[in-house]
Amino acid sequence: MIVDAAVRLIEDRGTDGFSMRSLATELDVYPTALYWHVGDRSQVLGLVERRWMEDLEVPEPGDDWREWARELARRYRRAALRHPHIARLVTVTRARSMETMEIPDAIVGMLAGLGLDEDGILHTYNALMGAVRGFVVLELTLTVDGDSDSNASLEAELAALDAERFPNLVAHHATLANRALSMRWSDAEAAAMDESFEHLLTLLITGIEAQLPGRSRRTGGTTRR
Amino acid sequence: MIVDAAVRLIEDRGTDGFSMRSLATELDVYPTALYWHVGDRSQVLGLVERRWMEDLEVPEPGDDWREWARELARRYRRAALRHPHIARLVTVTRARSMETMEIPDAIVGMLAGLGLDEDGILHTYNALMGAVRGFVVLELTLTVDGDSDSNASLEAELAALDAERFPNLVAHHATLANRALSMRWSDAEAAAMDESFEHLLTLLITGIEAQLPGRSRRTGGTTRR
DNA sequence: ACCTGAACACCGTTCAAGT
DNA sequence: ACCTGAACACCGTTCAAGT
Repeated sequence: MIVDAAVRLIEDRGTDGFSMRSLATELDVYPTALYWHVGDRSQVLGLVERRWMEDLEVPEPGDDWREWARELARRYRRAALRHPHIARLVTVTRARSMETMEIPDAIVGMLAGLGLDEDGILHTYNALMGAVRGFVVLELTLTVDGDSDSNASLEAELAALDAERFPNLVAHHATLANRALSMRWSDAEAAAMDESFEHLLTLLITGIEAQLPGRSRRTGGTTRR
Repeated sequence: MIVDAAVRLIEDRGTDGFSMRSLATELDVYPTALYWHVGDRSQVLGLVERRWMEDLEVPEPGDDWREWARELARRYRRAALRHPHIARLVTVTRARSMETMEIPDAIVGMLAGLGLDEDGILHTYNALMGAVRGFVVLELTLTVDGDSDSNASLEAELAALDAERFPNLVAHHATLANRALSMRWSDAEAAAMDESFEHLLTLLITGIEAQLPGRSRRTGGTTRR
């Protein structure tokens, strides 16, 4: 129940609202009592991470790896959007997470099943994980830093951009405003990021397909540079 | 020179070593004096971000957009690896960055030049930014959280993974150990991430090529779901 | 075994006061 | 104009002491 309280605290009061002291207050106990039960702050976050990851079930393997990978990525993103503060705190403050290795294992299995060699498995795994988790964590910066007055000024600054220095941003202002990364100030257009995420998945999957063995044109891919 | 001191502090003593108070101490001044000169903490980080971004020059537009995009992404990553603590602090704690819009502008211009429609520009921009910046920020978690004893235990845990629960991670242990995201404990194999990053760029560029107008097979791309 | 209570070494920020 | 100095409301963590 201590981890329940931590989860509640982070979601309700945000990253800054969570501390060992506020958690203790929530539980009507002295801060130091927490150290006896769960150890220090990073261990509490470890428990929160596990709790959060329980939301996420690996999809049943189907006949199409593309649809399986898309569905896994969507589930990951949905779990993150359900608990944005937790997702962000856990993704950026902890590299460790040995308990939640089911997903990496499933992805590696899928990539090996495609017939990739060892280097292909490694680099495709890293590219997928980095791109998908990275996209989501950047997407969440808005939800999390929702500081309303600085957001309002961002809208104004974007509208007032110098057409000489930033010709392309000005030309496509209507397309980008409130929808492009680092140009958003409210989640009114949140649906746009759904589509951008789907687009990222399309790019990655198309790219992987082109690398699969048994293709006519063998592109150099990972060995280039 | 106040921003120089901040940059030095973050790089030398890490994210936790930087504070308004430690910065003041470094400058032999009372913490409150900083508030007169540069405002609060987030404004200091804004100055640090600008300083960091000055490292990064947009490459000259060439005849090949693929090579241009690759080179820009490489320069971004190199700048981040040069100042890992700064890159991380700035990327994850600030959505705002209206001063450093040259790069977004250049990317949007490039995408428009490819003949993409407005939706294509938006979603490809988001996919590229999210994937590239996200990959790099996840890659940096190791450099930054370099807590050596927890890293050592990660190596042991990975070696001791249960072959029943994680058959694929065990089968490909030699490939993944210390080289795959969230399975690294030292930067001894840092070169592996170079290759993974190049691979990600290959996947993204291949994917974009397949979406370009004037292709035989028009894939539904962004509208699928 | 489990919690209190005091203590240490920190934070960011505001604001009156000095020069 | 520029800085000091005190103050407020916080942190994470350790450790002796209580029951």
